Amino acid sequence: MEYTVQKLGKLAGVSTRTLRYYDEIGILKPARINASGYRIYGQKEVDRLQQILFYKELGVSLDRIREIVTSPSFDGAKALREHHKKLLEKREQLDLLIANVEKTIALTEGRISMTDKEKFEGFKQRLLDDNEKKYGREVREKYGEDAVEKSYNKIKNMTKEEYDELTKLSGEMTKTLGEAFKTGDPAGDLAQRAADLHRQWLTFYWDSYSKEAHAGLAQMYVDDERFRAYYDKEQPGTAEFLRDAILIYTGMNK
Amino acid sequence: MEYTVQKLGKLAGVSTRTLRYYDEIGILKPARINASGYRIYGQKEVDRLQQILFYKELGVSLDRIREIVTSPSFDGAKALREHHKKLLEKREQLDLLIANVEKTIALTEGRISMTDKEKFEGFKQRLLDDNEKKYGREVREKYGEDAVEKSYNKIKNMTKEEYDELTKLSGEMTKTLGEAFKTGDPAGDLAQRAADLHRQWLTFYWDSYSKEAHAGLAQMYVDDERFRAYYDKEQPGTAEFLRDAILIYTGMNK
DNA sequence: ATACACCTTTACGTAACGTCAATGTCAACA
DNA sequence: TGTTGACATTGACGTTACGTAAAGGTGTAT
Repeated sequence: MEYTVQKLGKLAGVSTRTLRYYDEIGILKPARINASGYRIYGQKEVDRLQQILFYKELGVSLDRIREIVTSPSFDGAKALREHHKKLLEKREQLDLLIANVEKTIALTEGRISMTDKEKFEGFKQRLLDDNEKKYGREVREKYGEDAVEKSYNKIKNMTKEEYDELTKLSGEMTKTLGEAFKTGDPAGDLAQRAADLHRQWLTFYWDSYSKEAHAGLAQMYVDDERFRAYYDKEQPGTAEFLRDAILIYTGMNK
Repeated sequence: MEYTVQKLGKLAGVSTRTLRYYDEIGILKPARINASGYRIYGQKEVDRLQQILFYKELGVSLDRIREIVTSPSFDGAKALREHHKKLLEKREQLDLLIANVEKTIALTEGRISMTDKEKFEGFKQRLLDDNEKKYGREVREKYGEDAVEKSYNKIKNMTKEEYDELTKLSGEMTKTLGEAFKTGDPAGDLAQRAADLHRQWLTFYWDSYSKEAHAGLAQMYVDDERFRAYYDKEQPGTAEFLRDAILIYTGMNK
């Protein structure tokens, strides 16, 4: 089957301008140009347009789409399976948003109360997405899919009060750690207090606490530049100091 | 609770630029400006931003959003119920798209075959939306929610072959009707043939056919300017002529 | 006193098309 | 056969919803 711009446009539900634009930027070139200069599209182009629209639906930029579909290693079948997964994720987010609207309706009816933070549940996907872009993949690969998933969900579902407490805890921990670092003694009172605050903070993210995991995380803070950079920002050496304090706190220091 | 641009931005997951822009175009003005010119947002603004983001999620332009939320008759609670409905619709469309991806995967595995038309199932929402914008609401109000819903679904699920046949049928009908009109006789052979083609065309959209409904639709063609304009486009009076032919065809003309 | 993270306005940049304008092509009808 | 009307073409400028500097004021902690 062969299509002109208009025919293909109607088939796929896009404008002729869009098809010309896609030609212009090189993501969908017609199979051939006929004698009068008309764009003629064939089977391969139909399938490619379908792929392009899938990516668009997922919010991928045309620039990225070009990189993807023009790549010689592009595997259409594999891409489809990824689309499928992403769409399921999108549906989950939509469900969250729907739940939020229902909650807000209940709010206006005075049945429940809702914090400001809760009011924006479900819109945050983009923020999480960005995080995901930066670190998500690596962290997932390194520390396991499940843990990341769970901690994201936990953050998403926190109330404002919980969130405030978490922020406060985090602040206290950082402050105590900074002071403890100056004493130079990871076994001292201040350092052990910091380690305890760290444990409290951790339990916000983790379902179950274990000394082993806590100590493992502490070691990670030293091994992973990102985390180390964060803790060493004010005073270099803080990451190692925290690790030592936690190893003592958990009794894993032998 | 009071918020500066950054605080509110973090809360809602939008940039500070976005908040300034919303101020600039007048869809979300701060509650007050403090002594140093800082934007300070309060409770009302938080709720309004939530509404704005709901509308944005549904793809409404900021221009429309302004019209909506600044309208003195704006009813937040009612808007929320509409959001809820729209989001459910969006989920349905997403499900359609997911089904399509699954189908396409099966296609690449050679398990089934798929027409070009089917390949774009689920992307068409926008087209349907546009139609909806133009006529949807009025038609729904006049001729019942269910019928419209069903005919949309039928179109969405048609195969290419069915669609082609439908288009062909529609063309034949128009042509025959045009010729019949020139004879001036709604009881004549040509006119009755046009009425029969019209019935065939109708059964593509309707689950069950009845003479009464057919005759009723014919009358509607005359009463509703939109339909009349369509049929009268080439030759004024065609809508009435078609109605008469159908009344005779169905035997409802006495 | 200086750093630093906030805030401000002004202004130009960008993505993905929409929307003319000016012109060429092709099948159908008078 | 000429004309009409629906198609196609290439510019080229407009639009939406911000992103991204630039240049500068504010607040508070060290």
